[in-house]
Amino acid sequence: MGRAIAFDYERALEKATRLFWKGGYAGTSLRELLTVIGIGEGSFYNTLKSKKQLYLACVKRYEETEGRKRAHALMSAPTAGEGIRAMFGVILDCLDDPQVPSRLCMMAAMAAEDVLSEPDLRQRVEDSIETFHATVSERLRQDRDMGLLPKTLDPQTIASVIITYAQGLWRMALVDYDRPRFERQIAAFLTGLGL
Amino acid sequence: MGRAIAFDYERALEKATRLFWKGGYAGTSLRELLTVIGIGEGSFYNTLKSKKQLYLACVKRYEETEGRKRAHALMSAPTAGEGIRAMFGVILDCLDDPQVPSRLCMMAAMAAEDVLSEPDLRQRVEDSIETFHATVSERLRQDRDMGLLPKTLDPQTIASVIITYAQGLWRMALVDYDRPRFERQIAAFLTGLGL
DNA sequence: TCCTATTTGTAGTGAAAGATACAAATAGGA
DNA sequence: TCCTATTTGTATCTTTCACTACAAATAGGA
Repeated sequence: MGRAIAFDYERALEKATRLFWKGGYAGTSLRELLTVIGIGEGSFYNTLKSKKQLYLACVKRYEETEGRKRAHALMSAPTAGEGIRAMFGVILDCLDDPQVPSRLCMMAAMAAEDVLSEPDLRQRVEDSIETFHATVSERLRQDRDMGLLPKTLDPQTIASVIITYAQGLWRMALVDYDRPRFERQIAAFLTGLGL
Repeated sequence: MGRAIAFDYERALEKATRLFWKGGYAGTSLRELLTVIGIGEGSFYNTLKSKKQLYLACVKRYEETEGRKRAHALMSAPTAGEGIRAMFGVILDCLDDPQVPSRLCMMAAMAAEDVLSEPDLRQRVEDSIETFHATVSERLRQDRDMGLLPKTLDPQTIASVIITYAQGLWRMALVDYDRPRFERQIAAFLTGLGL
């Protein structure tokens, strides 16, 4: 009963995600969202609830697609070292892809003042970072326990170093990106960590 | 001849810097600036020219004070390794300082969409990053040429790794800061690089 | 003292932000 | 077919944004 929805919810989420990915949270206006999705304020607030709710839904969607790619590259390789190398490979491929809307993954874009100043959005950022950290940490622990990495290695700490460096990479790419130079510094970084 | 300026320009710059440092460029409104500085629109546009011009002046001021601190820590230590450790020490002290307005240095805050989308501001960011990179790189080269670091070490690449990691550190601190944990990961990072 | 250059305070500009009010349109169930 | 629930489009709201217009105030120079 009641009138049927006239637009594709999933497609709307997809288009909104690209917009947020490109311009950030505060940097994307409701007008832009409405125009790109192709709906009016009525439909927007009726179905998508609010800008904040939509952003949250987009982040969820993003992590279930892009995030899973990186997690897969990390976990499916034979060793942690190769997994982490593969993960950075996925990041570089993403930076090179002209289809990708920004040289900043959404997780990195979320670590910004405008997002962190809204309590419920901040919680989402903290959760995302925690999940990322846990994934990398677990992969390192597996290899260490199998004797592929030194017993003294602290998975938690090394995982922190890796995700911190990844955060920095995205930011630096935003300012000035050059693939060969990035490949060189990633190689130097991972070699240093003994991976 | 003409009426004299009634407010302290340097103090205004200082207060504005703290505001921009805390809230970012787009995140700081003209109203906030006026209130904190304690002047009206008339004085603002007459002396400080515009929000953009003021931001540029604040960045310059910031680099001449905060930036120099880090550069000094880096250059005055006996070795590059100790210098870089000292530099990260300065960063952590800054993160701990309750007086400091944000857990993000202004250089890191500048690497954001809202700043980079304005061509003249973007240029400033690129210049700042370049200067930082050149400083670290030069310090590494000195030590390598003196035989304190392996001949095979590429100062440019290692400097890139270091400033990228520093960028990431600021971002991570913005989300969740804990000094002991940060000290541990910085130690692991630098040990890995052989510094 | 008068003139002129400059600063200062007040008021107001137009644009854009996110969100809302509400009637018209449209679906299924009785 | 009528009723009711839901969506949709339009118009509008309030707030805030960076910025400007302009007259009143205030300094030094003649």
